[in-house]
Amino acid sequence: MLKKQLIMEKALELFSEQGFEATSVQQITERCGISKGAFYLSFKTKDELLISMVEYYLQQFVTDVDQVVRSSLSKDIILVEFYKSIFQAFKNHAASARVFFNEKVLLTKKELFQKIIAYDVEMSKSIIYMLEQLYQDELHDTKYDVMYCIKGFMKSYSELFIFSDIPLDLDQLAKSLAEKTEIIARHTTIPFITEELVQLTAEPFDEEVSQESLLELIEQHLDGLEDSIECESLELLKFQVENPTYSKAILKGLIENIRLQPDYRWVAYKIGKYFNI
Amino acid sequence: MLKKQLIMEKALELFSEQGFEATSVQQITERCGISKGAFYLSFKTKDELLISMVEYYLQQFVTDVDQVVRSSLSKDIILVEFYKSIFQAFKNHAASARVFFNEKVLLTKKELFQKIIAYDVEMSKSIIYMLEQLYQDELHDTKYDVMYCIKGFMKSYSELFIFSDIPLDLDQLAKSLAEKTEIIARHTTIPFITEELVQLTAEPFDEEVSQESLLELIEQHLDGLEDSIECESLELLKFQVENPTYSKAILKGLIENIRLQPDYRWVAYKIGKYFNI
DNA sequence: TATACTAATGACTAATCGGTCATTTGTCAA
DNA sequence: TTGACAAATGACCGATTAGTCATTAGTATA
Repeated sequence: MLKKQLIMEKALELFSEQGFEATSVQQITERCGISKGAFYLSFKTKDELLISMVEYYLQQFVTDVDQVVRSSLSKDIILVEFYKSIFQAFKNHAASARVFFNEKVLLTKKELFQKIIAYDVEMSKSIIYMLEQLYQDELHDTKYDVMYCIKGFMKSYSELFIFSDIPLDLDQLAKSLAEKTEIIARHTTIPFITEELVQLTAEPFDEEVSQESLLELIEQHLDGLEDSIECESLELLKFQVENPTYSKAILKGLIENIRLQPDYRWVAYKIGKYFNI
Repeated sequence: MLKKQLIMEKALELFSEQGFEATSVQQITERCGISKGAFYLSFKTKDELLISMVEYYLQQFVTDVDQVVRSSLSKDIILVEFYKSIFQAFKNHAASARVFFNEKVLLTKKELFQKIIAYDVEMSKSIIYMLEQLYQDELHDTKYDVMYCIKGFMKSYSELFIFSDIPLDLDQLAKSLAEKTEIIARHTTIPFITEELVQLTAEPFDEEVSQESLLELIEQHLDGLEDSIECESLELLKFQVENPTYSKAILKGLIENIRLQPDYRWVAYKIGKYFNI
């Protein structure tokens, strides 16, 4: 699978420079130093490459966010850490951010549009979870508005990273946005985004993690795993998905084992969702 | 010039559906019911069409925003009216919003990238002007942060119009965002966006209105104008640009005459900027 | 060394692209 | 009706594209 990685990385560079449609398969293979035929051994079509890239890079982003949100950080620093990790990701992966947050083609291909919205829904859910932890019942009807504001802050301030490379103080930025979020959360009285509205926009894309699809995902990841703690953990989890017997503590432990492997954070994230952990 | 309009409209539909690169000139001419040759009578290249469209649609948006901001509405409703007009525009021109706020290709062509950033800078200036009117000296170091927040609200909430067609209560939305803006403006204590930072990101694109370029712009618009009050006003203004003698009141009046003509709002906007009105 | 297998190549194809231009059509005044 | 001019056409061109496949290179086993 190293070849796939190489192609995705070089393609990301080119898409970020020229856009998807304007980049030819030829250019990608040239930058990779491989032949055109070799490309089609890894991906059936150019579109399949794009889909794989969307999955790979957005999964990274979503798990990044979720990890901070679910961490056991104290309430007074969690917002700061949330923003810090978001903008750290924007800084480190400016290229993928440029492609996946601005490339319109993604939205014209139905299959991709659905995927991207689905990842956005996942991220929204993480943010809502964070707000619920932070403010308990203090926010009731303004919860979703605060979530929209947070996403707005992200969109607006991320331009600083995407369109220029001015050195910025991430700590200061995170503190500043955490304060703004706090202010909005504490003082907003006129809500606009209702739960119904969120469901209306998210519903078609908010897919439950089905047992079947999860088993398939696990199967895929088992293939690439050699005998190890991670492999054993994943196999145990597979049986647990089919027939749950272990306690939540054990399940969570097994999931954490998986999460240590960088390429397995997504399957860990999905299993966690399945068991409501 | 009717042909140009037709092509731009149909092209906008197609770009909004498929993206720029994925749309062929053939498709555009088919939808217009004209031949391929006829297309090239109106536009020298496909790129020139795109540039014209960017100018046309973004000029509309910028003048919309500026008109509200410079209106003599009372302070307590100006924010609400500002948001209302913004989202009214998003609602009415969802197609162009889809293209010009999401199409990445625009950003890969240097000439267009500069143009788009330049329009963004114009809009930022309008927002800053509004904030200065509203809060005078109460905001000093947080002015630019509030501006970034407003742009973030716009980006985040505009998705409701761009990606779905759920009927929404614009008044309620505008009130809700006006309150959020007010809250941010009143309570923010930790700024991040400094004046230097704004200048760093905007400077290369923040072009002064030069006498020369303004005269050229006026000349272009005079061509398409028949004998009328508007025509006379524009000619008088042309002489005033070369040799100012009238008072500000007269100049403003003449500019307002021009602004009544829909296609002349941009030249009115530019002349206003030139005379600092 | 011989065999069997996979991985990798790049010349090739059919299709489509943006753009051109010789030709036709339409519209005037004379 | 004629002739002069502009508007509009679409067949055509060279260039480029995504994708294919017969062939070769590399490697492991026997």
